Amino acid sequence: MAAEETSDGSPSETSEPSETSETSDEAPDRGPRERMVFSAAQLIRRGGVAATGMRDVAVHAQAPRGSLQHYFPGGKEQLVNEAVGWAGRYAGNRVARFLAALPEPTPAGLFAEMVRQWTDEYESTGFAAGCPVAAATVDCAESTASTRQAVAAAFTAWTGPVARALAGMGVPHERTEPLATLMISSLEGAILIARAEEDVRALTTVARELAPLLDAAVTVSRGPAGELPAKGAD
Amino acid sequence: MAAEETSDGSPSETSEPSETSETSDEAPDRGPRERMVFSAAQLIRRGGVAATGMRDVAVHAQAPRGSLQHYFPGGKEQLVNEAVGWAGRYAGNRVARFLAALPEPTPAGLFAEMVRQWTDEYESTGFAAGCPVAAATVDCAESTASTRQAVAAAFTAWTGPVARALAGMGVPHERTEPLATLMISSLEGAILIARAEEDVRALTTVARELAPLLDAAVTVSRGPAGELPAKGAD
DNA sequence: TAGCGCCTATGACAGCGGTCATAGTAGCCG
DNA sequence: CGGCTACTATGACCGCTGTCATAGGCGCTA
Repeated sequence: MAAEETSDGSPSETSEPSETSETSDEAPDRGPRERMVFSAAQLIRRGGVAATGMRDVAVHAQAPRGSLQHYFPGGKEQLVNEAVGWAGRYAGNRVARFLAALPEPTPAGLFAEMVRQWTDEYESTGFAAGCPVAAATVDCAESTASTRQAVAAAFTAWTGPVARALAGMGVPHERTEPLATLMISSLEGAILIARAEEDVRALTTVARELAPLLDAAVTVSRGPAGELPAKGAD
Repeated sequence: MAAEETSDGSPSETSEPSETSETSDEAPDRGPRERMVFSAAQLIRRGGVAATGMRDVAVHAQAPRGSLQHYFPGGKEQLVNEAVGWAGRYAGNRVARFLAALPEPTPAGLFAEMVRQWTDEYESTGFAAGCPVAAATVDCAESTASTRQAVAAAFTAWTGPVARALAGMGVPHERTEPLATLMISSLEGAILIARAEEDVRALTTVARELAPLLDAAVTVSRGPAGELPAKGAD
């Protein structure tokens, strides 16, 4: 359960196993190293960075404590940064899957899917966890420069796919990024409120209220198959 | 510098000095107790709850460390809860002042003012601090039930005035609360992104993108003086 | 002056958390 | 077999933090 392609265990840099855009799915137990990054993100999601101890991460990942030193010589800071990076990539990758799940891609539909991921979790497993990127921002933005940068990169890795998806739906280029920012901002804020209230009300509210604005941004009409006129082409 | 009207120093409950809706302004040095609550909020804003030590609060408030035990027998939990409560009341009270500052009250104008408070701070003093309520949510929502409730109350104390302001601008009653939630969600999320990027871009973006949707919600026309037709009256 | 509240002042303590140091195991190569 | 590398395993250290305990000052009433 922990062998074979652990060749990426170079404790040097944050060198991913080359293929970054793989199916970094729910619980990647590709090896103890990834398990620890994933566990760190999970624990940060719940109690924040400061409340997440290295020993806790090792226990949660069912990994030996000594391996933390081995795989993350940069200490907690490195581990947190990689957890944040993983979360950003994860969020970005999900966008494509959301699109695939939509019968007909619309901005409001995409946003509804993004929100639904959270309402589903909260209604099934409770309000214990939030967004790890938000947690890292709150806890480390001022104290740890490298983590602040990791968080910024995570937001970029999330906003990018959303903006490209909007472009693919016919949203004019100059509005894709602003709207993506608006979507993610609203979602993050609604997650906070939902956790505080232990109620998904805020999440469903932002999805409903933002829907018309998002769909109204589609100005380029699509063909019957959903394809867009190519840039510059007729 | 620490005498006279410290009659509110009852270390019992969270008994405010009767007049709650006073001008709880920037730095209320009404007494050492309020100073400590205010300082706690300030420090939580920066590094989160866990990174905020009791000793740090005392130093920041220029208050004796022993007073913490005296005024907050409930320990850190009580202090954090009161800081969150203060922040919620503060945010709620500012709404009225925003309205007064607007030449002609519109939903988008109110939101722009709410956002501007943050862009002003970030552009003048830097991106060191975020929202204390968000920080408390991230750090305590799962671990400390009382703080989670305090956070929920703070959001309510903030959403309420915003919703009432919207109602006063002609937004139909069934949309005031949803729109207030949307405004606060977007703002909170944009604060996170702004801190991460050390750029006010996200803040200005949500203000700009949300503006038409907010103003479009005004359905009841106002009279020339800005007054509304009374509920049920002609 | 004594007594008694409010508040202040410190020292101690117990626990925890990140990190270092050291040593042990497993597999592979020669 | 020796030696090397990758990984695991623990124990210890040091600093910090929330809290408790104890005691000191201060202002009032009697």
